[in-house]
Amino acid sequence: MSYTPSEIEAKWQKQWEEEQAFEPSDSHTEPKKYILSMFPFPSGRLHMGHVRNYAIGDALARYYRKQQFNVLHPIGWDAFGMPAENAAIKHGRHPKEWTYSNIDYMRKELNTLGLSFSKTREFATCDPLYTKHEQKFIIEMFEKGLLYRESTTVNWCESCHTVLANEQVEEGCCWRCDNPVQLKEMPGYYLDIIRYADELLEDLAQLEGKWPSQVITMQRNWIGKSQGLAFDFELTEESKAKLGGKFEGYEVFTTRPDTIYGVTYSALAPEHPITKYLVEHGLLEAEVAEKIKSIANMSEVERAKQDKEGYPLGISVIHPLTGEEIPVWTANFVLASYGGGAVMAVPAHDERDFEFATKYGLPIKRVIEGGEALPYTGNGTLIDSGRFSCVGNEEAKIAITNYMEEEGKGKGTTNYKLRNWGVSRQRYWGAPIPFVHCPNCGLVPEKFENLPVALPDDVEITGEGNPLENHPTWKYCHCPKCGGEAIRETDTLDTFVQSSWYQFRYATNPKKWEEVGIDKEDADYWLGVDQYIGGIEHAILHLLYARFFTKVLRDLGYHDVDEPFERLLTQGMVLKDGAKMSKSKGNTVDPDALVAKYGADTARLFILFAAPPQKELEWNDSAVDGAFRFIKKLYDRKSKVTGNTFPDIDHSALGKESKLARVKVYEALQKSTEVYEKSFAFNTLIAACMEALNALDKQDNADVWTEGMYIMLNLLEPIIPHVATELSDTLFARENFGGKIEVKEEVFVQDSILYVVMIGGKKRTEIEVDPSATQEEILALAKEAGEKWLQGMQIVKEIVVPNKLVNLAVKPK
RNA sequence: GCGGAUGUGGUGGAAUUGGUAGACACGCCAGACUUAGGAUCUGGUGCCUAACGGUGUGGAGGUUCGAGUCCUCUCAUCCGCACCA
Repeated sequence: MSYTPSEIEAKWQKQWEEEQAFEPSDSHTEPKKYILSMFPFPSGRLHMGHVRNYAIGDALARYYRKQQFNVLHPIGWDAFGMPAENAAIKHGRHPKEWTYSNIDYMRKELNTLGLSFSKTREFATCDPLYTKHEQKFIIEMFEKGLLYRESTTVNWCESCHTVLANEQVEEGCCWRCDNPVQLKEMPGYYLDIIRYADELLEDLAQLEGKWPSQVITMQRNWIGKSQGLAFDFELTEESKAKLGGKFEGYEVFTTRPDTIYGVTYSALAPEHPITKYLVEHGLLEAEVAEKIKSIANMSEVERAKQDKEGYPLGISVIHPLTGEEIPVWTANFVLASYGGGAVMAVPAHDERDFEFATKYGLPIKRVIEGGEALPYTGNGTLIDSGRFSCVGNEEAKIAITNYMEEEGKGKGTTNYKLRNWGVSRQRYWGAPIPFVHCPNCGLVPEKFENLPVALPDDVEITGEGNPLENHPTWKYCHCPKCGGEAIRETDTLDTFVQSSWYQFRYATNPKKWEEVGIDKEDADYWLGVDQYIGGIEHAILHLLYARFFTKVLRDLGYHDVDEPFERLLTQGMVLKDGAKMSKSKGNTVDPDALVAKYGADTARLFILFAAPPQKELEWNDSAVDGAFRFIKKLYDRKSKVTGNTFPDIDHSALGKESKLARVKVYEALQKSTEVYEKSFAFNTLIAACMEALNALDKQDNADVWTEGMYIMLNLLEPIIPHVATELSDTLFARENFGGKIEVKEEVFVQDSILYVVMIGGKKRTEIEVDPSATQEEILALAKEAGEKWLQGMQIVKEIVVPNKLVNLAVKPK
């Protein structure tokens, strides 16, 4: 009977469903593996990137299940977000209906791939039950001061009508729709991720070697820790008077306290309160005030593209060490969001300060020796730096910081590039932020017993404004504290909040889902995730947020886990014609069509064979044919199997070809452990199985065939589960799936060993040597075989690499 | 500019970690069978050469008996961050 994937796959998928074959055990005593592929957004259809992601995860889950581990391999839906609202705007479908019907469709698609997911732990993040617990966490974070509301300058995407977190701005544009982001002053909710910055940074060390170094580096840079000195510049009396006595001075931050004697001016961001005061009170020339306003309206990205630009503010500060008067400017390169929006400028030793000083003719004072030209940013000895002259600058950094601290003039400070996470979104399809604005009590969290604060179903989504804000009744409520009339918060949570704790939700036994968000005992047993698999695009966003949430929830007492994802594999993209598959480019391959034509096993085999998982995968239709051919061949060879169990073979009695076939089979077996547990180079394991099958084909010993198939089906089951299970079931009643198969070392013992003979570093010939031959005997054979190349030569060195080669180093006589 | 990677046949990719470069697969070439097919099977296939042989892992050096692998320099491509004081 020929290979018919549709029948075989339907049969086993049905059986797995009936047997509930992939549910983890509730027992917490067995060794466990938690294998997690990033959950999908229910966009409507599966794409090849999904297939790759889940094929990798499923292979690992099935492998460990076969090794008798208690395996958690769950799936769910990252279900809130803009696309659902866009569907509502475009096609008039309700986001909820759109989302859940997409989930139904995609679940079927996943089923046809034969993925071994737990069915009982599936959920969508838009399920009210999930929202309920998430809102509780949010309130607890508020109570700990980790969540706060503040009005500040935010990134605003006009096309999505919502605020974006810093991490969601890519090159000044919205991560989702790619429209330029504007700056806007508005209130929002923030999570104090900076409080965890140090731990997030330090714990990256634990992930070294287990996460791709690239991701670790990206996170490190994103957190951007730097140490330096913060000190106050005091305004001159005259300047204080000019500012109406509202300001005494301002704080600046520097990582180069060693250059403090080189300060020749100071610069403020256009948004700095002092700059603002001067502009608003007409203390600057009208023209200058206009220029400053126009800079303030530009995004950081726009500003970065401009030339350095600035204006003197007509005020001065006093140098804390020299007492000199320092002029104060405003400049477009000073960022409001970092270091307080004010800097000391040392043009001699900072490129930006130098460029600015040169443009505006400001003085430049060298205080560090070294280099010929200015600016000089390297190390050297201090000069013209008062009592610190003649000190090396690294030493001076510490000395000056200490001195400033002793004098009460400043303090050593740590700064981060990381900004607090803005989590409020002015959209409908998200988890409502569970707070109430009460005219008497202020911002009040909803009572736990009233959670979830659910979304209203009757909503009009037009794309204009915030649908919850515009809803006729939903926001009117009573204050949970005083009972008076109040207004419900209409912002919803960033969808990244949901994906920050879903790994704990899966781990929690579904029987407890109503009652608790995370069960501590379950969480501590299952987490961290032993292997997490997903795209590199989440290197910062999701992976940083999830790490942060893990630490916060730990500190709220929900579990004892420090890091959510023990090991991370970032899969490469699936390309066609050298470009990422996308509808707009018209270069997509539809997984459904692929499965319909070849079956799921072929799809999975090809995708794991075509490239190592970390690399980009170039789609190739005819290579898919090749994968299909291999499965057909494997299926066809079931007729070669005569026994129904692991055979006993007398290796020495076998012919040469049969011996070689066994070597190939056992090499594949050896390789499998390393591949499944360490390297994930499935392509090499599949190649080894192909070699083994080719070698088996060259011989005809029925026992060797039986043994070969017994082992190969075991190795391939995680990759091509349907056909492997079908064959294993028919041939061996699935006995060969029972556990690890032992490697028989005797197979690798050879009758004779092939040595390569190299002369002068070049391969010249080969010799067959008896395994018991001594080094002298091997050398003698090699010299005899290589005689032709040794003529007129003198051997200067003889090297024998056991079981491999002989190298005779020569020189002319 | 800073940081991280990657460079191997016509293509995707191997190489037990310093030991026969190109496994496996795709493609291509030749042949077999034939119910003529986008099926199956057999053989070949890095490059130069009629052959002997030479040469070959982006490039140039170096270490070594031996280098795709280690060291130095260099080029190219991709990705991330980007005025962070």
